[in-house]
Amino acid sequence: MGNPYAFRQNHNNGAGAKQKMPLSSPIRPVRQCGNCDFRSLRMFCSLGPGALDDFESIGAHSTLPRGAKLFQENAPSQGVFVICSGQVKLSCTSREGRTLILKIAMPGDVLGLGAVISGSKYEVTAETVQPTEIKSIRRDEFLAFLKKHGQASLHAAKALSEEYKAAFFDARRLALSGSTAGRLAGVLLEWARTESCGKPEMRLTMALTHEELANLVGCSRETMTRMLGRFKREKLIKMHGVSIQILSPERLERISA
Amino acid sequence: MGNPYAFRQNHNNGAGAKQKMPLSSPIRPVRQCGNCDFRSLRMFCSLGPGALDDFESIGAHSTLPRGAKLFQENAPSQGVFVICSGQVKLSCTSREGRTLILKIAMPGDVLGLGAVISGSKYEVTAETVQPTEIKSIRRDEFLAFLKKHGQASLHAAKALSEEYKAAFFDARRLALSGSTAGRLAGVLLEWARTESCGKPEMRLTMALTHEELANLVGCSRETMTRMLGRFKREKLIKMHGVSIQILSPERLERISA
DNA sequence: TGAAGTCTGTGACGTAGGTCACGGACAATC
DNA sequence: GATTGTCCGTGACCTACGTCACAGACTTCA
Repeated sequence: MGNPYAFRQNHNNGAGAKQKMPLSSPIRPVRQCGNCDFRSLRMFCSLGPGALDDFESIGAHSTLPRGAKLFQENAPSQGVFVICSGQVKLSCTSREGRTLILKIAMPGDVLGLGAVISGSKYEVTAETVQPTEIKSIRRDEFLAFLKKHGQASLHAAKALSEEYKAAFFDARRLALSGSTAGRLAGVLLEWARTESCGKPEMRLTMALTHEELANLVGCSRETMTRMLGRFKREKLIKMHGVSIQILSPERLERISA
Repeated sequence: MGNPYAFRQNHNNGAGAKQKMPLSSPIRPVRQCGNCDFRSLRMFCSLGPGALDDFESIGAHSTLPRGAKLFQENAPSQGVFVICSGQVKLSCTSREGRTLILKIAMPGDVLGLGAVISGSKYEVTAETVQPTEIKSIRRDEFLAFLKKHGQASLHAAKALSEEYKAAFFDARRLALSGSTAGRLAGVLLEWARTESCGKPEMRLTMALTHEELANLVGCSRETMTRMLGRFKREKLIKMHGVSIQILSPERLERISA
């Protein structure tokens, strides 16, 4: 089969498209961490009042257009970024130009934590796939904040352990699920679960091209379109524009091995 | 090629061998964290004197024979384990019985950190591959220790971020290096580097069977023996018993993609 | 209105590596 | 010394999936 995981090099129909997209940046009220929807769910949003006030006071909110890069693989760590709304693609690239997308980060996720805490380089590239609001906090500010609020250190450790777990499950899926179909099924299910948290209707929206999906799952672009076609034919999923509805979680589960 | 990453199911010549090995448990003086060789290198070993004394006082040292399980995948987290000497294999298994070995943990490594901090289940199984000395610390003891010593929390976060990085690089290698040969080369190099830290002679000892190596790299047992044969024939490596000497790091590097 | 660029879809073809099936080398146990 | 279990080595065969090569649908921009 040639190379498994020999991801298609980004040639003519590769990335770079995003840069030319119409950069609509809807102006929305700047969010405060105190009234954020994700407060109860996520790490730093659920600090005590004192710490939260301090957390408010550091860093800066900004709204980024689609295709903006928060930071790049191998760049020295400048700071951490909290996603307030939107989606951010985390990817890394091999010397040969093969790309692996590790995850699509969602609101509440904290990016760059590992690199900042251990004072090393970013391991991944973070690029918005939608217009995205973020709070960015400089490294020194952030470390000072951690030092001041012992409780926050534990929060950081927890967030980090989540990040770790995600990477672990990626490795696991990549290695253990026997086929591409299995991995795709796994990714779809995981995604739908986090997106429609609890609700019975399994639906997910992803502004990803087949190529990006392929890099996420670990196959070539062509196999991805064939696989999606097959899933549609077999009534496992249904697609409406950018949103995918999962028709039979059970059968997908069985495939995902 | 059938299934890439469809790891051989553990059939007749699978695991389980270890259990019957002669369990020589050499009696050595119990180590104190204060005079441990790895003090300067690793996380918890490099605490300040006050915290270190406290760290001494919690947990228990013990010597385990080869093949002992420290904890198992999906078991609720009981505590963390610090490896004082020996090697511990971290693996996980799919429903179908395919096995992925994530890493061989070395002295100074802390196991179970993520599960304990986030209060979740262990994600992996930890099993000694050599007679191994460990310090085991109960969850409540450990969390109390962290609470008491703010500095230690940061240490924990750092250790966790190392763990995260390792998982990340695994996923990366699994996904990005085009061929099995590439992945094997990568694993060998990484291992040799950490083992012979700094020294020019690249040599590593691994008490792993071809099957275990295969599970570490992500291929079948047969491909692993063929690949090692090829590497030997091409004078990339040389094997003396359980120790492998790397003859040409440069060429391996080039292969590792 | 057209030209250029990106994304999806599909057929044809080649191959790395999985799987099966042995056979031989050791070690441990009886 | 026969038996059993584990590990390594190798040949034969097969298939999932990468790669190449096009073609049609949409968007964007001159």
